[in-house]
Amino acid sequence: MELDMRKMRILQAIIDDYILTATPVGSRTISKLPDISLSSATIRNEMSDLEEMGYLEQPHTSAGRIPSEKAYRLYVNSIMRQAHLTEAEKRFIKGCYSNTLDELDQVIRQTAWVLSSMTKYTSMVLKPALRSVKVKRIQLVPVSEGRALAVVVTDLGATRDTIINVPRGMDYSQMERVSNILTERFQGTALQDVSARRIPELRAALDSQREFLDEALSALHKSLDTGPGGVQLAGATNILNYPEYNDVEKARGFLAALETKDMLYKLLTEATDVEFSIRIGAENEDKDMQDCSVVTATYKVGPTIGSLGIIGPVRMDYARVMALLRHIGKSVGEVLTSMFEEDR
Amino acid sequence: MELDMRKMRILQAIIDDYILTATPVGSRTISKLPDISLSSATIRNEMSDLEEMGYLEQPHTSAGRIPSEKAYRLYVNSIMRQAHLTEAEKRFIKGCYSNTLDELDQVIRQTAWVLSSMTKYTSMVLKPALRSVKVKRIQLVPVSEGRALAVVVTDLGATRDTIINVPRGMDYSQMERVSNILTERFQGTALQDVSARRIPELRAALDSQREFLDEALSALHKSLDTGPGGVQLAGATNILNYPEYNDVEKARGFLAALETKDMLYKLLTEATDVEFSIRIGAENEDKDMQDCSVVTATYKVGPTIGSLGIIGPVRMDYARVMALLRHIGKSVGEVLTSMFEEDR
DNA sequence: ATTAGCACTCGAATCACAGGAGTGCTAATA
DNA sequence: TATTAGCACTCCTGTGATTCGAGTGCTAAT
Repeated sequence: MELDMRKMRILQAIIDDYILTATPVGSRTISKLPDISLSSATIRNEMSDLEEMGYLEQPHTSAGRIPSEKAYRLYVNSIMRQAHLTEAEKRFIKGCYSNTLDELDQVIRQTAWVLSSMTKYTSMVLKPALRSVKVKRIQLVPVSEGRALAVVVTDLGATRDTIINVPRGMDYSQMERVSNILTERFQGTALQDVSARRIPELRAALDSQREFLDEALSALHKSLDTGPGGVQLAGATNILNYPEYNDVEKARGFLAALETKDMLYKLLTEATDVEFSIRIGAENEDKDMQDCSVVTATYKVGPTIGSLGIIGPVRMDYARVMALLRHIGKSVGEVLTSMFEEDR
Repeated sequence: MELDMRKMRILQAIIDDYILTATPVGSRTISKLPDISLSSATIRNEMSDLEEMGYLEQPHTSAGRIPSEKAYRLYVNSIMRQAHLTEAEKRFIKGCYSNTLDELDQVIRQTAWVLSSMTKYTSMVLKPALRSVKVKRIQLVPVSEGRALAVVVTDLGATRDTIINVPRGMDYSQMERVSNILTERFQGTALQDVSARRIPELRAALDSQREFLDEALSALHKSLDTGPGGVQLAGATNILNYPEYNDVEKARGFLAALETKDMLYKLLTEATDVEFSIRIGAENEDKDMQDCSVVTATYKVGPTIGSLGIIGPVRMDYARVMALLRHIGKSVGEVLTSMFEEDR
């Protein structure tokens, strides 16, 4: 049996209807569609074939059919056509970024909010990675005896600062000297390439403070990865709007999984090499996500990338979600890029 | 009719049972208790009185009684006796702080986790306010043309740093000079007392940079309040464990209210003058919280205070919750205090 | 003042039953 | 040969009706 054009169209019609209604679709519903002029009996035969081929499932004998995950996969890969946002929607998105948003965190939060309110799904946004950002200045500030705050200023503004241990007895002027040496040495270097070991002359210059320096730089590297803390979540409770999660037990599992952001971080960082990543139902590794679909996309801030995505029921309007991710991703990228450019 | 000793004991028994079972309690259940030797008929009469007095309610004619909010209020004010934690529980709490927790945020997060996992309710912890902390050092770090990062180092480690606008053309050495003047001037001053206006000599010294300084200090003040961002939440989905929230609609309302932390912040900061604040059901101002009880407490880090609390069903084990808040509050206070003392 | 006894109430669970949406199969049709 | 009308069949859903039992309130006895 082969998946001819007609079967495709019928399958698409079923998926479209099911996405809208969340109830099993019957043959009559399809036969009544204006662009399909076949009797319900014919549709029934085709549906029967599609079920045999694994694209449809029957909750019980006398119910309609619902698309299988295999069907959604086919839909996403082959059937679906690129959706476009209305002008009003584009304006709305633009409007969301017009206010005074002057901090990275604010922009990320706003993005997550826009995404979840436009999709009505749960959204997540990951801050851009800072690895390839160039160092502008490194400054040590004494905090207390034996401790200092290392502030690294980059092209994109300040990175997270880190408290490090310094040799006891190191005073302010010494720190000043170290700060200057470090700045001079690393100015213009990408954060990921900052390493004391590679630079013998630096080791010599700082000699006595060598170990401390190693510690400082490793702390710095650790703080490079935004980590799960860099994930901004929004609309977690949107999932409760969908009949799939009317069951409190299921909802709990899902929401509990969101509470620790490790999994979201993994989802967002796993696929940064492609524009879109779509994981449908059981394709998700995480058990609590196996009746969801996760769609993620990347956005660019200059040379660095961040990612954003949504989590919703498998029965999801993939085309629209992708259009939104594309557009919002572009927007947030532009906003952040210009925000940082203006700094220079 | 008066609330005599016997009525009190019966009411307490009803509340205790209802807290445990969440089902209306009947007269027989009470009469069977070992320390109450009365027939069910007698209990029925007393229950009828208690209902008339407003302490009990009947879901329907032939069901048992459930305590009214007025009853819980009475319970909390007069009947309840202080509970104590077991040694094992105390050890558990201690154990939770034994690991290497070297950052304020980590400690706060851990505290929220402990609190929610021991109570099985939703917990929230607010970072200590920084108002009365003493300044140790103020440092401006250039970020880009016209912008600088103001880092304030205090007794308790670094405060949040803020990006401020500086006069164009201000170079590194000038900033250095300003930093030194500010540090010298404000060292040992409480953050809340830092203000350029009050110090004429400073204005003179900095003269040309005066406006910029005002801006810097006002930004600083704004960052003093931890704000809603200083609230750490944990166990939000615990509420789904309770039959009161088996209804998805109700659960959604509750969880959505938690998503923006403004309300939590208000709850935690409203009552910092007393050791405990207990708001039962309708006593809460916020609509979404009116079938919950909120219990908050304060903890001390040296002279500054923070607060922590839990949100759960009205049917809550108040005595245990208060014991836990007291103990965990003491623990987190000690941990943070010693953490910062060690810094000196 | 307490309690045994009893009629009464009302929700929860169970069951039977009708209604209806939808299927699958067969035979007729173009 | 592909399509379709017709029809029996399946099985879910909603609705009453019925039963069951926990619990109450009242009265009369202790």
